[in-house]
Amino acid sequence: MPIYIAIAEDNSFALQGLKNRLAKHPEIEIKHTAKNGKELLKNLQKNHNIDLVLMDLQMPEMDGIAATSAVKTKYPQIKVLILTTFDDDENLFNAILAGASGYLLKEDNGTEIFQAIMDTLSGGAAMSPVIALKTLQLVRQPISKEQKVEDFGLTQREIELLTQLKNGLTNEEIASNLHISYHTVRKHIENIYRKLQVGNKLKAVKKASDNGIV
Amino acid sequence: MPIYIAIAEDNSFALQGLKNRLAKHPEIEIKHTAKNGKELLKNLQKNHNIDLVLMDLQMPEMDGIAATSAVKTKYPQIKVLILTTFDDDENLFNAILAGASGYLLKEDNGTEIFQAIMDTLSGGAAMSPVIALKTLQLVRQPISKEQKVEDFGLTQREIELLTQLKNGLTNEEIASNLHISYHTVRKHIENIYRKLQVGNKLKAVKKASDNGIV
DNA sequence: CCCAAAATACGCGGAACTGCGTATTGAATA
DNA sequence: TATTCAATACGCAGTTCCGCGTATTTTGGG
Repeated sequence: MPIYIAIAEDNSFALQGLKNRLAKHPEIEIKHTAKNGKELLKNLQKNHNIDLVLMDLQMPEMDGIAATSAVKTKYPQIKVLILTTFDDDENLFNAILAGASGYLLKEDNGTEIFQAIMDTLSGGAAMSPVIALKTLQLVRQPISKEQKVEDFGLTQREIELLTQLKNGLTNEEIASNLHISYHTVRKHIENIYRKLQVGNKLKAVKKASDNGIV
Repeated sequence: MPIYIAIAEDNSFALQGLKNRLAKHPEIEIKHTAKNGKELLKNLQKNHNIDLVLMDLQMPEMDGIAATSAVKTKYPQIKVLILTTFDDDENLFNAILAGASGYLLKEDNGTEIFQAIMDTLSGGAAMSPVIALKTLQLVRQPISKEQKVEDFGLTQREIELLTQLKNGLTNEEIASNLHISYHTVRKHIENIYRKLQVGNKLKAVKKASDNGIV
């Protein structure tokens, strides 16, 4: 069975080098490439029958961290391998939080990259030894990350509603809990959806949770 | 230049297997072996001209965690590679804190173990893909004590479904992502509901989340 | 090789949710 | 005072979800 991958890399020279190294492994099939995160997402919209994305970190328009977040949210089954020259702690930490399954150095050779792809698709994670060491250090001394990125203009009542949603209560149950009508619950939820730019309860809870609101 | 290593492993069968696998690499020289942490420390007292220790976790008298701490305290220059079997999140975390430089699965072959030793001595860290994944999870969710209370007998596929659910994807979207029919998605979700004793997506995600499953 | 479990697939009827209107009341505030 | 906004309330049409059957194929152990 072929392995379908996508690549996001703004440097055409690096992209070509990557393609060349992967060319030795015929089971790898590059379905599409993109010059930035936005383009990658557009490509995935057309074809998300992709096993794994090789992702550069430094890209214009939308960088690798943001793109990784977006991919893992929309297509959680797709694995993301970060591929970068820089191995600074900040990026590493953010990439891990964004949901990357591995973190490779661009200097790694074709065999190592191929092995990393296989390891990742077998349900593991892959990282270059240098990265692995930094990851261990992260576990030993975690970077404390301040949150509350945005509150989306939610009111106290709406946050209260979100809290109820989080626990999986139905609209009926929430109405009963808060002593308001089913219709009012509905309206609150509509307002929440509009403010959070989502369209169902799961997405609302996830977004609120990601932003430290509930 | 030969590489001097020591081994701590209580199971003589596993120890012999390890020796056999390393025999293919003549630059590796096993200076001494021990059946537990105490014995290892005694050996090191006699001869600590050792580059690296291969350390089992489960040992009588003094286990691998305690031994790792002791070694790193007394001989900080000596690298420690943990040899672990499989499902052992608690120990993994403690071993990292104790100062281990890498984590291998006992089932890894000689080449992988040799590569791990070389990577470690080159100033990096080494870990099997399965371990790397668990380490990433540790970074994402540091030190949650009451983790994995119960797994409810969920299958890997069902956990994958839960991951998709968590992000608020509709059944239709999930079907598309996983390349299965809408009906199959429904059936998986029914099975998840039964196992988790819930009746809607939010409750399922919450329960799974509370139990460290997703 | 056989069995049990897991993964896959389909349909029906009813329940719950969602989008889009409309509307009233009270509190804050410009 | 006029206006804005939050909170409350209602209905309809359409979508999605849920519970309950049934059934076939694949897979992992014994």
